[in-house]
Amino acid sequence: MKYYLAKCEPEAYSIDDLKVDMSTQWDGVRNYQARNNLREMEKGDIVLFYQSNAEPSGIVGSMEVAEAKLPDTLQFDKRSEYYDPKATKESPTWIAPRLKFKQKFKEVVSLDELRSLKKLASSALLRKGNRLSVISLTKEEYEAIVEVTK
DNA sequence: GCCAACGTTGGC
DNA sequence: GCCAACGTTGGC
Repeated sequence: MKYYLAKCEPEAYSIDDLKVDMSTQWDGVRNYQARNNLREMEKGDIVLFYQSNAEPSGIVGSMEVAEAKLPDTLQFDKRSEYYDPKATKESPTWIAPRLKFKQKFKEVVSLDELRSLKKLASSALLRKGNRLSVISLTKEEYEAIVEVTK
């Protein structure tokens, strides 16, 4: 069992949207480091939902990997802004696992709170720049975050 | 392979 | 809306 964190702007897709849909394919990621994390995900792994450009920005809930290693179909769609002419169906460049809603936290774990967690100090989430949209977390990091929501 | 120019992300 | 930090692109 592994732990991850995935970012999204609530304007594009929020945890409330996910709660209605119950599950979604996490597509549209076009960064190789983030893609590598998406590709590693296995069914049953936990993914925290981080809302960026939000009031406040922070972790709003959790998800579970329902189907791992699915191709991101947008890479084959010529009309999509995520179309990738180099991608082939035999060996898709971009991966989009299906994530299902697990839980919405009662309160947002804000970026300020995350910064105050010593266990998170070395996480990519808090590193300067903070632009990676899919981050893997250690068990300790995950548990430190979940502890705040209790 | 270097690096400048450019585009994007994300906090504020 | 601003801007710093980063990733990507393309000329050489």
